[in-house]
Amino acid sequence: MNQITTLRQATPESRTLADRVCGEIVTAIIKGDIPPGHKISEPELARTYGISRGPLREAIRRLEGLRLVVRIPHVGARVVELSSQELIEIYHVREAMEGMACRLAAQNMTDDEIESLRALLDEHEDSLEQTEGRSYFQKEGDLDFHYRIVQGSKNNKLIELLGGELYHLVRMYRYQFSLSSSRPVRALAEHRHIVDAISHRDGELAEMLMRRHISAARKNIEQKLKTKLESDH
Amino acid sequence: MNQITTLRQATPESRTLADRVCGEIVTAIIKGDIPPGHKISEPELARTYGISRGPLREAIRRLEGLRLVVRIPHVGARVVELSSQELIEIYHVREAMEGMACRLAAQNMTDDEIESLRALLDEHEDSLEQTEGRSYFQKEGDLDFHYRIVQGSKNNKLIELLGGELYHLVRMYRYQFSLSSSRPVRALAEHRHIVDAISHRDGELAEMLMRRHISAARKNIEQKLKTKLESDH
DNA sequence: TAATTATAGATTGTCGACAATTTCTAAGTG
DNA sequence: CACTTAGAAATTGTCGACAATCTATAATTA
Repeated sequence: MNQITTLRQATPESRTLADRVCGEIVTAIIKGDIPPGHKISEPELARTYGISRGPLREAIRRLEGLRLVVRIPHVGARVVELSSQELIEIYHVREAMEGMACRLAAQNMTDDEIESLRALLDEHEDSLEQTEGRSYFQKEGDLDFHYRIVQGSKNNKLIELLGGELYHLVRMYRYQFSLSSSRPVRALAEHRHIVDAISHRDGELAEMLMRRHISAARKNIEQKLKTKLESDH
Repeated sequence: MNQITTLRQATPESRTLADRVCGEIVTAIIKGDIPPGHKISEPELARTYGISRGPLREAIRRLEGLRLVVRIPHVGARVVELSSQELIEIYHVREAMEGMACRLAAQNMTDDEIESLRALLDEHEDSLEQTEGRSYFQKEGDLDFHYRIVQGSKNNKLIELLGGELYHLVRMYRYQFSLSSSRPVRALAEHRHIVDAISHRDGELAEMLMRRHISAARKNIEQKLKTKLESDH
């Protein structure tokens, strides 16, 4: 009775149409194939994905929960608009939550997990040297690091909240604003210090370093936005 | 064209069946009318609320997003199980997020809002004296205070995350574990210190006080759970 | 001409029926 | 007697059609 269940859960394509299509739409939105502010037409999307409107509407309800679309009754759903304002807000939330995740990770990560985290940073360093900054590290690798720490907190609520909806939005901003970390060398050094604190089981320091790390990234973006604003007029 | 729209949005009952029923089920789950772990039967609920399964399924998808039910494809949805473990996890998340909310509130709340917050605490003090602790304050009033600070942060992401799904769970635990704050006098004093820090626009102190406040509540619960565990065997 | 109202078209919301999958029950087999 | 297997019942997943609502266009009026 168990082999079958386990096997089927392992299959890549989700078990229901609604879930599968939901995933596809998430990717489409994050990558910008369905641009921000675009109207979600149920008949159109249903045709596109070859399903009926029933499951599609369930998928849209889920996208609403992920904050990727905004829905107005009897009017329809639209892809969320990105604003620099909201991006700053997200960084404040990340500073708080990932700071706490880091404190808990210092308590709860196993030695093996910490070792593996160091190995990840070594990979990042390699790819950084080889490509002089313009690497995978800037796109998704940075998020990999943060994701592992969140996992390491062993706090399911943190994992759900950050993994579930905040990271989708972060990825969306990265893709569409071309916001790669833009300070990759310094960021890598900060990552190393954070891992050091974790391996010393110093939760307080680990939290502080993570908060500074994210806070610095936020200020970097704020600076960029300001100069961009000045050059625009 | 506008009067009608505005008027209709103001009507209490939501515009669609799915939204209305979703709200009703949320309340039923939080108050325990549908107990934790209970199977969500689509045909049964559809009959109960007098709607068809289509809108009901959309409502369930939304409940899933609020983390009030867990759904397994082709098997069904169940009301989440409450565990003391998860309750502790939620308090860690609250400590981080409401700490940040408090820091931002010290920056962004208007003087009027701060004044109104003081008035709320006066009300709490009155109701505390009159009922010697066993008051509304313990149930929902405390959450009112926290909610206002979160609003005061003016950070929409924080407001969404805390108001959207964490507070539902917090209320659920309070109702079903009869977890009223159990240290109401001290809590009120702490609330006052927090407001003082906010009114002095001292974000750093405000954050620290809020974190201690929530951390103390968490430790209080951990203590209770421990003694309860000992007395149980 | 500008504003307003009617009307037509399109979209969203809701429903009932059918198909696919799981779960329960009971018979069969070692 | 435990275990497997086969079938029946119930539940979830999906679809197409109809109703309610909104939006855009055109006609009407001031």
